[in-house]
Order: sequence, then C-alpha cells, then structure tokens
Amino acid sequence: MITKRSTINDVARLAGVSIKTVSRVFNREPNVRQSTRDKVIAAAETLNYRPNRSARQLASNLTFVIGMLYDNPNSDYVTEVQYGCLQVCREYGYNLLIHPCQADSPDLIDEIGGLQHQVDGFIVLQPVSDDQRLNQLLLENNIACVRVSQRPFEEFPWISVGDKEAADQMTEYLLDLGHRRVGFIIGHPDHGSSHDRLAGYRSALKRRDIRYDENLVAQGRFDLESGLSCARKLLSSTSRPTAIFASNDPMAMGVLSAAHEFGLDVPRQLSVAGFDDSPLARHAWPPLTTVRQPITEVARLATNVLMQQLQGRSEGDSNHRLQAELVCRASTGSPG
Amino acid sequence: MITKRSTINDVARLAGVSIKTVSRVFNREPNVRQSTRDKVIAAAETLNYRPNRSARQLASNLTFVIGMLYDNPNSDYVTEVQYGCLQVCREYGYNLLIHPCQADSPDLIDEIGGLQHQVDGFIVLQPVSDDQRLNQLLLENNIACVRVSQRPFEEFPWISVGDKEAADQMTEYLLDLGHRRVGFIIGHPDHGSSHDRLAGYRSALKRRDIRYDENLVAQGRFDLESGLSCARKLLSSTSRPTAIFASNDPMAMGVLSAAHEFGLDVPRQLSVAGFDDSPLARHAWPPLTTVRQPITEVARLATNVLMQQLQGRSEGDSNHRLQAELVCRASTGSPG
DNA sequence: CTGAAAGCGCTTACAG
DNA sequence: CTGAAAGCGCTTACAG
Repeated sequence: MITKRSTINDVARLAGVSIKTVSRVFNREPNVRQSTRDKVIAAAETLNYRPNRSARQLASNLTFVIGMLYDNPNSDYVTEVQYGCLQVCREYGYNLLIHPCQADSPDLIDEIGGLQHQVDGFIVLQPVSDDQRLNQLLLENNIACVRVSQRPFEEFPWISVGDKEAADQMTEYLLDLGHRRVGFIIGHPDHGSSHDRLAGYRSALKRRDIRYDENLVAQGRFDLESGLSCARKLLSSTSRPTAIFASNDPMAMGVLSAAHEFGLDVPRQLSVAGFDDSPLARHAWPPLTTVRQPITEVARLATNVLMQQLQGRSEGDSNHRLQAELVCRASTGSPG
Repeated sequence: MITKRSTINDVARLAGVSIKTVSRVFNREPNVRQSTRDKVIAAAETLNYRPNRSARQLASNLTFVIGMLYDNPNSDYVTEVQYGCLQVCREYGYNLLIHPCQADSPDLIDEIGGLQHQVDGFIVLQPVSDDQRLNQLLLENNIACVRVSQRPFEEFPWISVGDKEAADQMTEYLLDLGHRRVGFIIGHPDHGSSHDRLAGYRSALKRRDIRYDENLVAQGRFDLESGLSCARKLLSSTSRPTAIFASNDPMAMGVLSAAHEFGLDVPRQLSVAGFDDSPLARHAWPPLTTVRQPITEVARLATNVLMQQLQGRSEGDSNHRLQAELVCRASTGSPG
C-alpha cells in the first residue's frame, strides 16, 4: 500500500505550470494570478501533495525547527513552557526540538555548537539563559534566540517576569495579616529569579520599617528537601518565625512537612507561602498560598518574538516583562 | 564573524579523496583503509566539518527524527517518558519531536498523516496508542512505531506494564493490614490501564474470598477532582471503607483532601493508596503508599525497540512487559 | 578499498 | 505574472 509520495514536479505537470509557480503558491508569495493559484491547489489536492521538508530545508538553508534549551528537565515549569511554545510553533509550521542540558557542564558549548545547524533559533530558559559562555557563543555565531531570564544580555530579546514585585506583594500580604517575624527561604543561587525574589522580600520589609534579620533567612536550592532542612533550621531558632515564605512551591511543601514534624498547625501556628503555583500547590494540604507566574504566556511570547526575528521582522519591542499575581489559599492566616 | 560552513566537498578536497569516501567515514561504513579514514578525520577536524542533516535527509529519505504522540500533556508521566526517550535518541543521533494530541479528536488522522513524512517513526503513548483509527493509519501506511499500551494491536511492537499484578499486590497488602472494606477508584475509562488495575483489585479480593461490593467502587477520570468526588461518595456511605485504593496518585491526593474534609485521620481512620509514584506522592502529607512504575525504563525500551526497527534489525523480541513495584509509605496502616 | 555520475525535491537569482 | 537553469550537500547504485 506504500504509494509513492508526489512531488512538486507532479503537481506542476498536472496543473500545467512550472515548479516555480507551485513553489510560489505553497510559500504564499504574491504575484500569482488567482486562476493559476486555484489550478495549483486543485492539482495538489488531487495528488495529496505535501512539500518535502528536507528538500525545502536544503535549498533554503532553513530547518523550520526551533530548539528549546533548559536545565531542570522534570519540572512542571518546563512542561508548561513546552506547551505554550508548541502552540505558537504550530501556527507557524515550525517544530520544536527539546534539548535539556546542564548549565554548568563543561561541554555545553560544543553540544550547542553542534546543534546550531539543526535549528533556526533557540528559546533559552533559566538558568541556562544566564550562562555567559553560552550567550557569548550565540552572540559570536549570530544565532537567533530569545532568552527567558531576569537579566538582559547584549541586544538579545528577552522575556522576564516581575518576580521582585510579586515577592514584595506576598511579603506585604503576610505583614498585613499581622506577622512580624516572616521567614524567607532563598532559591537556587544560580537563578536570577532567586535574587529578585529575595530583593522583593527585603523591599517590602524596608517599606514597613521592619529590620532584615539574617536569622530568618535560609539558603535553599529550589527542591523540596532543601525547603525541609531550611524550615527545620528556621523553626528550631529561639525566636521562630510565624510565617515562612519559600521561593518556590516544592520548597514550601518542604516547609509544610517540617511544620508537621514540629507539630505546628498550618496556618494557625505557622503560615506558609510558596511561589509558582505549580500543580503541587493546589494539591497540598492545606492548599498553598503562592504566586502565579504567567508561564504559558511567557512561552507564547518568547516563541512569537523568535518567529518574528526569523522572518526578519523585528518590528515592535522584543523585550517583555510580565507580571505575576498572588494566589491566596488556606496555608496563610493571621498569627496566633 | 559568520564563517561559511564547510561541506563534504571541502573535506574531500583537503583530504585528497572523493566525497563518497568522506561519506563512508561519517556513516561508519566498513571498507575504508585506516590511513584513509585518518586523513578524512583530520581534514574534517581542521575544517570543523559537520554533515548537513537536510542534505542527508533528502538523499537518504530519512529524517533522523522520531515523533512522540501523547495526550495528557502536562502530566509527570509524560515528562518522565520524554526524558528516557531523549537519552536513547541521543545515543543514536536522533532528535525527538514531541506532539501532544487528543485521542478523540476528529482530525487526529489528518494531523498525524501530515506528520508522517517528518519523522522516521513514532512512539505512541496511552491512550493515543489505543485509538483504533490511528493504529489503522499506521498499519496501512506501513509507518514504523512502538506502542506503549496494555493491549496489543496486530504485529506492532508494544511495551506494557504489569498493572494488574501491581494492583493485585496493593490490594493484598491492604487486606494483610487487616482491612475488610477496601474502596477502589477506577481510572479514566479510555485507558487500558484502568481496566487492568480494576482487574487486579478484583482478583486479590477473589483469592481472599472477599465479595466484590459495587458500593465500594467508584468511577474516576484520573484527575484530582474526580478522586475527591469519588472519595466523598465512598465516605458518605453507611458502611464506609477503612481503606481506599485510587488508580493513580492525583486521585489519591483527592482522597486525602476528602479525608481532611471528613475529619478522618490518615492512616488511623482511613488508609489511602495511589498508583504511579509521581512526585506528588512523596510530597503528600502523609506521604502516599503507591505503586512505582518503571517509566524511564518503559521509555528507554520503547525507543531502543524503535531504533532497531529503523535499522532493519528487528532481531530479538520487540514486545516487553515490565513489572511495577509497591512503595509503602505512611498513608496506609492497620484499621481502627 | 575507492570513485564518478546521477539524483533526492525543493529554492534562489535571474530573465522576460 | 511566470518560467528555465543552477545548485543546496548529501546518498544511492554502480563500476572498477
């Protein structure tokens, strides 16, 4: 049953035109008479013609594929970014090649260098987007890319999220509930977001004239286990916090576990807040107060910007900052 | 700084051989004298040569890409499968094209039909792998694929997991703890796994001479919300179960929520078990007793089988059944 | 063990 | 608005 696939020549012959005209129709180029266009389309349908990508790629020196570079492969964050990216890719007839990698790996550069001819451009997620060697490589080889990052790099388009503002709001919300000793767990030090979230925490305290107390702050690594150990440390101190704001949801889940260990009722004896609004947060008990990032929007935006770059239309601004929003659930309340 | 990419012709010229010889070296074909091979490799390194995929694809009629078809795009399951699949893809120099789709969508067939020339083969996950129209399409067009499914289809290679055995073991474990009224929440009816897990539950009951009681069984859909409403129903009955076994972890999380609502202590007043050992399970409070599926192994195996198909080596068995294992945590205990 | 020729199915640059 | 020619960088089939 394997019928040979029809080619541009078959269509041209059947429609009685040159292959160039068929090419024009399929690439939506102007300057084709409507009647000619119709003939071509009819012939293509009869033959069930689909352009051969490999041939198109070879001739045009384009791949019609974009690559997505990221670290943390098993996170909900990445899954959601993929999803949004894929939506836009399909609109443009592009495919997505996913490439998990380690930001600190010594052969990252070789690896990506080898990938550069397989894609037309990259979407680079944190923290890979903050790897300076990689950025340098992309710059020197003039590779199209959009960075999702909290920090700019040269003239590259980048998408960021207002992490600082959101962390500031969350801290203020906890203060408004009446908390005076608000603990904070910092995220992985390699992520720009970690610094921005800490900065938001500090700015809210400062505005409310509350002293920044190092004993209320612990350094985590974005995983549940680090959240658990940080919480144990904070809760063991003589003047324990009445609320703990963790820089992401998995760490906040760790705080919840620690609260159980210490026999503390959440939120009566300890309020807990996270960041990201991952599925975890909604499923926790009690459901987690957290910050919702517009992840799908970040992904769609990044992909759209890249597509416009690739089509030579860098019209409009290619830098965007999106805002996150508070999601208040049952894990936070007034102290005592 | 954009230096022109070197081609097979450049390498051939520098090495003083024909392009065919260069091609042989890069495709690891036999029958090349070692000294010739060395010359070619040296020349290629000097020029930093990398074969152009598009050209190779056009000439060989291969894409060196495999497609992954799946529904449930945002699940931990899919993320983990991607990960394992990617590992094997890299070993073979293949890329992965991910294609989420809806198993019941009317234009699924057109969609996949259009994709078939962009990949050399497919890995198809449940429940898409059980869509008969799709399987028929793959069969008729002689498209290479490996199905991850609980049911065979014609001669297609398939990978399955011993869901029934695992569900049987879990049920037996609960019975051994002393439970006599074990509730069960069925998964989404479109998944073969749902039926196998139910069958395992029933077989364990039967072996232990415990009557199958319809009032202890509810129909879920694999999401947390359905688990919650099923649990509410089961817990409202006059003779409520002392343990509930949900067909996956999100639904078990729903059962935990329901237990909180009903003021039931887990596991003292209600034991709860799930299935899949997703990250959720470990992070729940109390941590969930569940079944660990060898997901990464399933993915690696499926990809390896596909690669061997593509290389014409269908030697060895291309059907595999993997076993799952019980993971006992704090959410289960003896009744009362 | 090695090579010369043809061809994969498109697009690019040019001509009219 | 349309087309003839050349070429993209490889592999295939054949020859020696």
